[in-house]
Amino acid sequence: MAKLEKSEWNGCPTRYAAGIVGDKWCFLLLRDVLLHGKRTYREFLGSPEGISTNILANRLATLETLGMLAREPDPRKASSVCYFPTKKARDFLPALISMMVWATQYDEVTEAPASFAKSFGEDPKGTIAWYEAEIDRVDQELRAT
Amino acid sequence: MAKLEKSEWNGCPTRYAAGIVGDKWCFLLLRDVLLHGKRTYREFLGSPEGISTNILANRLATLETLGMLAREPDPRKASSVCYFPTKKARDFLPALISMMVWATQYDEVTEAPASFAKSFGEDPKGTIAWYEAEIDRVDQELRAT
DNA sequence: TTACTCTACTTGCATTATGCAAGTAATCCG
DNA sequence: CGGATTACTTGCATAATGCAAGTAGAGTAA
Repeated sequence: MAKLEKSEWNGCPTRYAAGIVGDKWCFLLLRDVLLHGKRTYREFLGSPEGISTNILANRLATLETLGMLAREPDPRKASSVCYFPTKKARDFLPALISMMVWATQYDEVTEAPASFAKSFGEDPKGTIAWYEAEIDRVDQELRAT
Repeated sequence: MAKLEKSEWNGCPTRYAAGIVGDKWCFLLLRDVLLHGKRTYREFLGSPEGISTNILANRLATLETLGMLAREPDPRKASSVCYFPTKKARDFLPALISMMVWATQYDEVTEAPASFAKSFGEDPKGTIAWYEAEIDRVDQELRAT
């Protein structure tokens, strides 16, 4: 990914966003962690897009540096690691969902049901709250072990 | 940019979005055309991020192929070309603005005023309508020449 | 009409990032 | 104790990028 030179990449908010989301793999990892409940290296590796191991390690480190992911030992197994979404990542949910809504409109073979865009349009806060609750559920279940 | 293999990249809406927005330069070009009123090759080239000429040509062609930009001769000068945002691009505005809101929250040295996020939070549709009107103004002024 | 400029590109090449396969170190499980 | 699992790292071929230079066509001033 493009390196994030502070002097070059800060200032313009869109440029700031582009520095993070403007990378296919970071974007898809945020999807996995925010929408699909994935938390471990192995789960991320299993996504259908087929990220390779070196790129995955690189992007996880990047997202941790950016304060989007918190790397912690897996409570279930000391040899495993969990990557939890931070508040900064959670706060990205509305943008991510907005992009999903847009994509469902233009990707002819989308897997998402049409009702999804509708429910977000009618009650955006409620939709976001639902996803947040899912994230809480996954994280609390993991941490409570 | 990553090639967009139909068989691989369709189905999941987030993956679809990642195929377009998950490229720094496509993302920034969408910003320029949707938010900064830029329409010509030279204007895009002038953005502070410093895109190089070959990449710019490549991404403009990509975005045209994707149906995000419409390439037309410049009414003011036959030797010049305009790239207009399509409906598909305009419909991306809510997602783009959501990302700006998120970025203004986390980029400490953001240029955007705090009031921006507030006004979008209070009246998202109105904020989007304002940007749409700006796009209309730029395009109609250009085409009316 | 000629020469110069401006615009939108293309081309070549060195550098960087990516994808793939293989390897490794630290657990974990029976 | 020994094989499996997990989270990586390393090496290498290939692809994408950045930079500088070149080109074709229309516009402009002398």
